[in-house]
Amino acid sequence: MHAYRTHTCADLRASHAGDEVRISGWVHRVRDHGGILFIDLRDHYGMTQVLADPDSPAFSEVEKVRAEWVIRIDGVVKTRDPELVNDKLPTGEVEVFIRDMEVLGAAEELPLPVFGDLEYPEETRLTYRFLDLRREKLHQNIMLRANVIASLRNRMVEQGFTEFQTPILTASSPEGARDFLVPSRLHPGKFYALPQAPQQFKQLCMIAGFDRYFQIAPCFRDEDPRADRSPGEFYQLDMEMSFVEQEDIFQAIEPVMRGVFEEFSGGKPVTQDFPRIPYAEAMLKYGSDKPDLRNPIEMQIVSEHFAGSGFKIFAGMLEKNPKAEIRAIPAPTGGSRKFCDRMNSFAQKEGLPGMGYIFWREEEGQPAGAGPLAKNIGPERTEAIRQQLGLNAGDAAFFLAGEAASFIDVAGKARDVIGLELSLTATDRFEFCWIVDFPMYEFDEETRKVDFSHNPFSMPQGGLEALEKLDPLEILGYQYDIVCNGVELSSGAIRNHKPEIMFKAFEIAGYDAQTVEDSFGGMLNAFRYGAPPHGGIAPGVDRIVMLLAGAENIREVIMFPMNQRAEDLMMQAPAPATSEQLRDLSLRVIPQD
RNA sequence: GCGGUUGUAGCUCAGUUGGUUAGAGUGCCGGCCUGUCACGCCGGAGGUCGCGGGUUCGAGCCCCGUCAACCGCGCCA
Repeated sequence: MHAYRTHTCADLRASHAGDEVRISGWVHRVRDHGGILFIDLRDHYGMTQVLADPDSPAFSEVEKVRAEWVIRIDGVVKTRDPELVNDKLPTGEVEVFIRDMEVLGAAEELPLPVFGDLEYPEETRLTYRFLDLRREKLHQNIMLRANVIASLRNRMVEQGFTEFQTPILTASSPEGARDFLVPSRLHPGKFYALPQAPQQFKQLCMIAGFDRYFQIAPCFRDEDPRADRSPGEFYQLDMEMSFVEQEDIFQAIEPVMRGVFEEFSGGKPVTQDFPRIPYAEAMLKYGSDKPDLRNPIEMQIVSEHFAGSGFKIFAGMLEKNPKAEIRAIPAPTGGSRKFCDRMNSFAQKEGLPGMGYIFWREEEGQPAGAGPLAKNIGPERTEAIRQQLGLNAGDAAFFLAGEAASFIDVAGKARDVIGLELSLTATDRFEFCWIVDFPMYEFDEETRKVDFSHNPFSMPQGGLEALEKLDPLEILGYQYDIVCNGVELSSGAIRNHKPEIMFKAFEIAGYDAQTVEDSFGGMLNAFRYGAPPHGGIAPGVDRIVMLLAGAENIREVIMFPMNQRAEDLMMQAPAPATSEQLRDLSLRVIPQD
């Protein structure tokens, strides 16, 4: 007989009745009735009720066990009487009568109970991560993650992609985040950088002729964390392909994303054809470049109805500034003063002067606008707005005025809040879209300079000609994001593989040729020896799993995460280096304070 | 770096306007219990109310400072 088990804790069924079995696992729960004692024995696979009474030679031993001890038991499988069957357990038709027991690993009083589904403080959970991982929810999340990754791999391989490893110890890459540095022992004073993404390597992989690359790639960025952004490290499904246009990338990755979500969504519907939404349209309709399409609200420009109207604040703004506009957020079913006032104070809390509103109520069988704004502009204009927005009695609309840049963030947030508060946003589905046609450049208000808005290695739409002729802020790139339920899952681009276009693109952002040569010489050099047109994308694995697990926090889908201060409380990282280590590395620590 | 929230028993939390010996559930220890599956019943131990200072006759509660955790901003595809 096997030393520890003939079956797992999920295996036994009525058909095993009478069998002599051996199973091992953790003591999940003890129910001691004095003369009879039940234990729920748990392992990775499931749970089985085992029991002992004074007829068992092991009874006095079994009485001593406590929660989370690891034990091995030998016993006989018995079917339960019909009224004793536990239909919550797959093994609920049977139980095992204990004949012999061995304690494989005793446990002290637990700092974190495994049983039950209460919430516990992060600090405790992270310090005792191995206990937390035994708990059902987290255990399932980690298995989900593993299964999602396996599925992503299979789907990529099926499409003819090959997984290649790229270096972990490398040079600083151009992503723009702070690098993690690793001191070189052999080269005192020099440092490796951990890759922020394998960006340059995957492009070199294309230039080397491998055609279709992918990798479940670890990426490292030394930036402060957020709930959906773990400190330091994360994983991407990094992919790149040669001889492709933007549409070819979409055709390759869209079925992978759709397939994985359909496989693991638990029956929730998934977008079949991801709509392609130009960046400018997304900003106009949704106030965001990562719109939550589960929310049906679409904003509209309603400037004409306010121009020259009796609402002097808006009318004056439009007169003085040609770039100013009035943007409406329709709010179907939001037509109460209470709701409108709440949203107005939301906008104020977000730093705007406020958010004007009109709400419509039934008067003599007709929808009639109400609220101070409606009074100021009069019934005709109010009615024209209602018709443009397609609203009715019981609905409301909110208005933001000024240059779009000044209110767009709050408008986007307001759209989210309105959708949630009015239950307009469907919560039981996965709504995907592509955001396309990102601008290559943006104007940085702080430095008063034109800079890349996204990845500097993207191919500008229109190529060299566009760079030479157009206003830089008008130039679009072959850049795209995948967005799901308002979460930016990935971004990618058709790459700029021509040195002369690259130099020009960087020149516009204020980088001279020498700087470009110094920073990206390795890749630039490769472009000079026959580079194929290529492009790719890199969906974030952690965020995919978060969405599928319904997790609000990225630590719920990472096996051994760090805390908000980038510490590993279980392994005690980071930690000081010994003086020997420092000497080897030619480093000296400067004491703080 | 900045802002918000939180910090009371091993764990989850309550604690009124500042007022006697700080409570509950759970876990732990002891006792009883042969059909439970969140077993039940009885008893017990367990507290630097995050830490330091202040106001007050009196502080878990009010004030100041500080530490820690989380969330957000800055930052970051």
